[in-house]
Amino acid sequence: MSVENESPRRIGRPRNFDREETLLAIVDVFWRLGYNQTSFRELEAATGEGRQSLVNAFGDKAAIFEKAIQCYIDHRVHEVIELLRGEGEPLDRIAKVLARWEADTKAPDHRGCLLVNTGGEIGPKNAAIADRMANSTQRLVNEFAKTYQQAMKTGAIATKPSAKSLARLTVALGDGALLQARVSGDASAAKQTLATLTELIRSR
Amino acid sequence: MSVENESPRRIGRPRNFDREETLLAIVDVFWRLGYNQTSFRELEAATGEGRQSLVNAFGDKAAIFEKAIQCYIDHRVHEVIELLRGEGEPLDRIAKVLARWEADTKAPDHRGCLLVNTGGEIGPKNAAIADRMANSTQRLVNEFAKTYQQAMKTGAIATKPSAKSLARLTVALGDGALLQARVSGDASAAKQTLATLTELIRSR
DNA sequence: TTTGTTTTTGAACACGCATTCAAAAACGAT
DNA sequence: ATCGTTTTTGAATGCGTGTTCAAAAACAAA
Repeated sequence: MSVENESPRRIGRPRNFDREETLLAIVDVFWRLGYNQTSFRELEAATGEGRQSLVNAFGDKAAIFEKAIQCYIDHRVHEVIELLRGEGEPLDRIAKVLARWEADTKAPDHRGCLLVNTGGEIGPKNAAIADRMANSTQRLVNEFAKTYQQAMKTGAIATKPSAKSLARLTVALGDGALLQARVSGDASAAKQTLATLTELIRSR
Repeated sequence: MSVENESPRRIGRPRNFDREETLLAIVDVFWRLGYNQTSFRELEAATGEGRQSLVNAFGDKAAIFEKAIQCYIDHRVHEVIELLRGEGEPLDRIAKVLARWEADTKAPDHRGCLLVNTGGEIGPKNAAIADRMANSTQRLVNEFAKTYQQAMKTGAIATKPSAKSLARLTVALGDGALLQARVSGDASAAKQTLATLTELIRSR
């Protein structure tokens, strides 16, 4: 593997903003407003950079959105996976994820989940986006399935609904809860919904 | 109550299209494309009417969308409620609803559920829309809760997760399944997800 | 027929948008 | 200092959009 980080001294005028930091600000805008309602005006305001700089750094609007989605996945989805692979009892790790989702439902600006929102808005229209989203849910389902499998081995839960089935159920339920939180903002309902899942799974 | 349907002979040039039928076509467009991606061009194409006629009959774009949402609710949500209030064992009636949702996930054009899609796209931006959606889910939850209550009385299911909790879980899961069906189009996954719910509830 | 009212038709309008261009600015290399 | 390259700045452009206008058409009433 060649040395890429040796000295990133590039030719020409240097960029006067941090790429990752700016991308996070962009993610935030799309998260709150959605794809269609987000214009370059808001991206400029949120990042503090001119539109040409954004285009130069990330591409046109569709490309910017793609990179924002990828950035979101790299942060949020990875976080969840790390929680599931962390320490403690399997069911406790799952509870941590549910607690995190529940925290997201309490966001003051009703942002919900960027992937959920995008799924409703874009749907299958943009194949590149749809693939990334399907891939993300797939990875989440697989990771949940592993964790449920571990819980079954310890005897914490029954083996009757298969681990994969429980995993799919969990992810779908998280999507639904985050969606409802976006539209209604009733965090308590979402909290109880997620709590019901653990109750339903644990008491068997 | 005064007679309103006596003779609807109104003055002026009569409309040459059926209001309800046209509205259903409009619903279909918003369902597939979403609010922002739907332009008057597509509405004209789908209805076969000029835009001025549509505006004259339903109002501007926002008003048209509101009426479309209401029309969707009047048809779809009412259908579900009627299924829950129908004949047969409580759990069988719920199974009928899940089967209907499952059928929606098999739609060839990945339309999913209009309310779910709209929730992701509009979110809390449009208060009128958000209220109608929150109201719909509320009504669905209440109706499911009643049905679960009946199932508890017959001893078909345990009483530990409360009827309302199960109802919330069911609706949220339906939302999640329909959302995933829209983006991925993997109907079998949605089918198994919904099947897992019944399995989880029934076997206790 | 004439009048009054409503719908239809077709176009025009104004606005926001993403995209694009051209010149200036900031850096390393020569 | 000059050149080559890249970013920044600011504006212009073209297109699609929702809205609106004005005349014609279709009907009931007088």
